[in-house]
Amino acid sequence: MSEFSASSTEPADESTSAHAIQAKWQKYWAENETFLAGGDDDRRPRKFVLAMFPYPSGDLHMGHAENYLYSDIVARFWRHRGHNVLNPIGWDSFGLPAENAAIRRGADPREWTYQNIEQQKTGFKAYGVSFDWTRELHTSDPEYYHWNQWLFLQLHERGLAYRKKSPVNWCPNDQTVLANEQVVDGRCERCGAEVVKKKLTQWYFRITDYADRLLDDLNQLEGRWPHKVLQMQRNWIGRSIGADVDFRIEGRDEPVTVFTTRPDTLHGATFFVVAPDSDLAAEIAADAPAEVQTAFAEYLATVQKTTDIDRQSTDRPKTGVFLERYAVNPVGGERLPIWAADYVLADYGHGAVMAVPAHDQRDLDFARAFDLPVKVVVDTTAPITGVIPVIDLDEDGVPIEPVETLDAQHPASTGIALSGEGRMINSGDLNGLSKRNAIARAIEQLTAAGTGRAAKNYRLRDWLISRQRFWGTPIPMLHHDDGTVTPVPVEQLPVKLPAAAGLDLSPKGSSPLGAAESWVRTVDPVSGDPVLRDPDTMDTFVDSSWYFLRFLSPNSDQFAFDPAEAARWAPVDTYIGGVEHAILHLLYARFITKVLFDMGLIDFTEPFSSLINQGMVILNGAKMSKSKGNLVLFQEELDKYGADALRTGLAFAGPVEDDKDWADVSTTGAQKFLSRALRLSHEVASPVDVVFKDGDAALRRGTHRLLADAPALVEQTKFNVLVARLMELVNLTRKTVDTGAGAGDPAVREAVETVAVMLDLIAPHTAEEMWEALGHEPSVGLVTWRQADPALLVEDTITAVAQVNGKVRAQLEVSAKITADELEALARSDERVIRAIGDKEIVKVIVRAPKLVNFAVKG
RNA sequence: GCCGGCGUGGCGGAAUGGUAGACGCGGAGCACUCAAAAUGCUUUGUCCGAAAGGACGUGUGGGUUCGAGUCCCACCGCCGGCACCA
Repeated sequence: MSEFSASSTEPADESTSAHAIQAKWQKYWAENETFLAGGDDDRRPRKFVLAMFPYPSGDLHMGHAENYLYSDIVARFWRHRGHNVLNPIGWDSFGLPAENAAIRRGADPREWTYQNIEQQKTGFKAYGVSFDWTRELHTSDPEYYHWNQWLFLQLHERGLAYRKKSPVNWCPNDQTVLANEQVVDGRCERCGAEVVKKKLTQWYFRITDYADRLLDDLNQLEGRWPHKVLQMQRNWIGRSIGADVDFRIEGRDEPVTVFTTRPDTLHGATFFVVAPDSDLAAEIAADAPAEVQTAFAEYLATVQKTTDIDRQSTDRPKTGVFLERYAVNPVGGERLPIWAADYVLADYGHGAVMAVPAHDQRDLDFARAFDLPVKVVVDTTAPITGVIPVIDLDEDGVPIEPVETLDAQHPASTGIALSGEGRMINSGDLNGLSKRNAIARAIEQLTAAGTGRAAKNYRLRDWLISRQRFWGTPIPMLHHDDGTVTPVPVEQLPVKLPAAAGLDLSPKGSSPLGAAESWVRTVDPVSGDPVLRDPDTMDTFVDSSWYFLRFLSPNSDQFAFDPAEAARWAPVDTYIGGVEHAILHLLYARFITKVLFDMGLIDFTEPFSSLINQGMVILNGAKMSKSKGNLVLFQEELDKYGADALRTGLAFAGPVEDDKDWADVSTTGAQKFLSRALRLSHEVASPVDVVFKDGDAALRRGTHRLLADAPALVEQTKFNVLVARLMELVNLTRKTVDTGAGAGDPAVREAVETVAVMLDLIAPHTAEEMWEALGHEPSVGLVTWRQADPALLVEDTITAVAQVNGKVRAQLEVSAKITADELEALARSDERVIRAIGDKEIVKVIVRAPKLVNFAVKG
């Protein structure tokens, strides 16, 4: 025992009392179920506030601390505003990490998952989040994934779930296929391995059927979702407007259709390209001379070995093989040599393009690499607006092109394709038209000739949902000997996962479920024939595409969700989560919502009315990661500072959507502020029922200003400013107590009560403690916010500014009711104003009584 | 390459076209204390000046306006998304 410590106060004092306070109130909330959503008889307006549910990967981290703080602030806010608030929590508990952890330890993924859930649950409770715990759900429970299977069957029935053999993204590390959205820069979104292409038969959801609605409905969300997310979804869907054009292929009965956004340049097509890995290429090559077939086979083999990463590098030289076959241009009838080249993608458009090298950079690069002709059909030097310029005509009435200008910049020599605006040349009766008009005219002509039509294409691909892994929802389909595939009858759902015990879960390219003999072999309940279950499980993004609805009837075994409850609560009013889901989860949830709408189960078409994207919590400018060893541990910080200081520090650190560097988060500053506020609540010396009316006027004004401003601050998610404003009021109250009206003044009670009720959003334990110290019954979380008194918002005197040429020269204390003339006169007589004007001439005087006068002077 | 966003003190950040830098961190000083911690108070954009006061100041350059961090144009820099999508 050191003699130094005997007389010293432990520095941990602040946080130990904070820990006592938080334990006290967490117990109270749990025992009283303070934050349950009201039932059917609750007449208050409803708010559905939701944070993206967590994956139970271990303990909570600082990202969770931020995410669930924000949703808690919003939920608490609406309770204070007299709303019936639903703020539920669940776990996105299927997925690869559980399986990988299980493989490493030879354990059951179920155990790992549910242990982590318990740990996270404890963390959330210690953090003081006002969840309605009675609606907790886990997507890995059969009671939940039952309805994933139901959803799958519904989509199947509507033709929206189908199987096809197609090249897919394959992660060689996780040994499973991936959806397009899960491939980031050619790598597996989860493990970072280079993705390869494989041709497999897989289940898809037909999200492309909804492409137009998914794109167009984004306009409804303008201003309610972050602009960035809307833009990302628009790009992802990537609608292109143009035309389909039919090309006859010599020696083939059926014409081949290509998609183009530039039907105006049809006359400039000089060759034709097919994707080497398309069926069309194989077919065309099959009828080519033997040496061409060999060359093509070699080329195809090379292409298939190329990863997406290499394939996507734009400066990669163009490669291809001439197939010695010809397509015929539907306008003009020119013969176009057919090439196979990997710059054309098999799964976009029709897997074939007409090449117009003069006006498309990729085609030009290819033409220059293989010495193919380049024909300019748009004069991009011609003006595109105003009157059509005089064009010299030859004796046949065909415009003579200004040869010199074109030569100087001919794409074949410059290597730069002319993709800009201009006027058509060398294009028959399109000549002289602008690009835009020529596109319209070309489509008309193609339609009339029956060789083309207006068309749209999307970057978006169908959603591949099969996964060759164990820990997910079994796909409820049965495979018959004759190759037919039939659904499991809906009344036999759920198809439960077998026990993991005895199964080899290690990745091997096919689902571990296939080896669960007694599970995979079953009998078709319709025909009685022996059948095999589909061994794949669903992408976990299926689970999360509708979970927000399950919170409305979390225990029902009658339906996925009760449509009546959905009508009451949904859609989600405020949804909060990281921007990493800008496409994946949010696009899928929007898609499934539209399907459910089409099924008549819900009456809305967008699941999340408003969306908040929080930034990341980083450390010293770098993303935190286990491998870098720069983790800030949630539990450690919580132990050190307490939940309220953590919450306040985070909320105050900066705008919601910005990244927060933990190095800049001042938890000690937060602690200091919270104890100042708490101390005030103990100092208040007036009785609980004191009338505020006669309290200190300046403090009352400060209180009511905050009452007036706070709701907008919360609704605009300016939580950092709300904390700053609370600090201001605490400071003002401190001053009033110490050097002003004193602790017994009614205004002090009014101010401290206001702080307590508003602070509940940020630091709920401290707020409850204050509320109790002030002589009130808990819970402060259910107290309605006081209205600002407009009479208290107007001041008797205010500081007006006098400017000369926009520069402030004097501050004037004036009556709030001062007239424009009085204010101007006062300003004119001010010595500093007179000096600033000097002998210059006043040209104009702007008066905005009572706040501002500006003299515009000259000379 | 295409699309989007952002540039404000030493730092995190405030600011319906109307006093730029609220609030906090950090710094400096003071009070209380034997001393420290804690707490409270004062001060803190840069430059000139002893002060009064003045000049400059929101990435750069222009513009609109009585007045611009805020609106418009161009440029520079950083960040994010997409990318051989015809």
